[in-house]
Amino acid sequence: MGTTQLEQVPEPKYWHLKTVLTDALDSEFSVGEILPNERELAARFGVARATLRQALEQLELEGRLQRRRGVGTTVAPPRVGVDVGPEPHRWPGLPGEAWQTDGVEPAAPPAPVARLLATTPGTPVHAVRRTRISHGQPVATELLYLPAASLPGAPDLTHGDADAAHTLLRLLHANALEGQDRAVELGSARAEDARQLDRLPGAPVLVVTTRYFSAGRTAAVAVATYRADTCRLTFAETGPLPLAG
Amino acid sequence: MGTTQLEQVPEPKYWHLKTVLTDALDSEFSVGEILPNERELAARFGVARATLRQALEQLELEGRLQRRRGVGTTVAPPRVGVDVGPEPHRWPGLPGEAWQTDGVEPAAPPAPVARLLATTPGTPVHAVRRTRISHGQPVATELLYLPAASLPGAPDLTHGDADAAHTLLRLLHANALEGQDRAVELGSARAEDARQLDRLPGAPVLVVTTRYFSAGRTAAVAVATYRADTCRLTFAETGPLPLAG
DNA sequence: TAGTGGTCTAGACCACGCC
DNA sequence: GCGTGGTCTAGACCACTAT
Repeated sequence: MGTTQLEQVPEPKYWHLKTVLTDALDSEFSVGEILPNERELAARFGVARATLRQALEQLELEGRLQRRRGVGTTVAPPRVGVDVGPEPHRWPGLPGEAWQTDGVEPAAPPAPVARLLATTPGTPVHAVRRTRISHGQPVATELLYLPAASLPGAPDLTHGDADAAHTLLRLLHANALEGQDRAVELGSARAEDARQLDRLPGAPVLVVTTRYFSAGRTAAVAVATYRADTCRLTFAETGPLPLAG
Repeated sequence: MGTTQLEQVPEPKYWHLKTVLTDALDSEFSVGEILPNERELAARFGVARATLRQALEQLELEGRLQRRRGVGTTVAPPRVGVDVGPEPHRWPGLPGEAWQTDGVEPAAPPAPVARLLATTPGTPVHAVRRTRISHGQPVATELLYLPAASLPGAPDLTHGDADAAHTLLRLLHANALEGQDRAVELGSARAEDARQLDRLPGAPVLVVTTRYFSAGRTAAVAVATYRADTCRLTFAETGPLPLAG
């Protein structure tokens, strides 16, 4: 960074910082190690704390760092691969799943989900909340929206625990599942999801939307929210494969 | 926002701002419309420009806004769905694909890719660059890493145009494809990808890594970089499906 | 040249985890 | 209480686009 460099097109300081820190992480630090605090690092690199933070934010986004208020910044372990299908077509909530059922509540689906379910926007439906645990840490939360049309004979909308949710899921399983469908996009964690994932609101998440088809219509929609900093979503092979990796 | 509210747990200003802006976007603005500039908006809400920008950043991350230097901030159209499989297993570069082949260059695969390919880290291999266009806009760039072991009789490493790349791909197609594999994770655009995607370096992207298996090993690895702000990755149904949505 | 978003500074105070 | 990261301010200047 001396005076010998002309920097015809000066790259932003935070970008350069990121490069330097990435190299340092690769060579001088090991997983779990605590970095110097932000004020110290900023002083060491001769930049304002805000600039240093801009670099740290990107590194956290890339899963290289983990920052916790009141604690410090640590070197993150490599992202864990989380399998998200395509599984053999199965209803959610069947035994042998990676998901844990937490309960059920009435919830008005977000507009795009209401459109998929062909319900009137703003009208609450049964929403089963589930959590996915991997390596002892929650990696995803999910809201499974179940319109009344898919639950013949179901009780009125109400809050309930895991048992109540299982009762609803059994009604869902009575339908014939004809197929399913997935989409992945980037989002930011809503307050409740953030709390369950041990992150701050607005943290980047991968949103996986699954549609379940039955009787020629969308019988259920699941919106799962995965921690983007720690998760790599894997779509495993369907056919016979050699598993070379 | 008057004095009547106690705010026991005051939520951050930028978070509240984001909510207000989201509602305004839903009700008062239409796609493509230009918002007031940042200084104007900050003044209108009585916050510093940095705080306003924190809210705008999140909205851009969620695909609600589009910001361009020298131009302004506009309301973004809904994300486009981009199909990323699972397709019937096919080598990349066959006719009928959504990808356009740009050329080939020697490139040292990143460490994780080198591990998958079982090549020695730091050693360059053939890297075919491809671009995916959707609705007239580039939505993804890809580097397809081809180790020499998968290209019997290939010429030495060299830069080349689309024709040279096609020649290499034909050699690849001579192998028997046994299966493939995908993973999705969050990343930030490297300088070159950012340029091709018309974004700034560091912009959030969805990184799709595809492994191609042949003869019991990983014959090729593709690292595709999708614009996270404008893309929703869809994993279409493999089996027969009613297509109700 | 004027106006936009992008970068950067040097502070201040707050919320949280730990001792 | 102390140290950490998180939020916020009020400026300044730069890079880019359109006119």
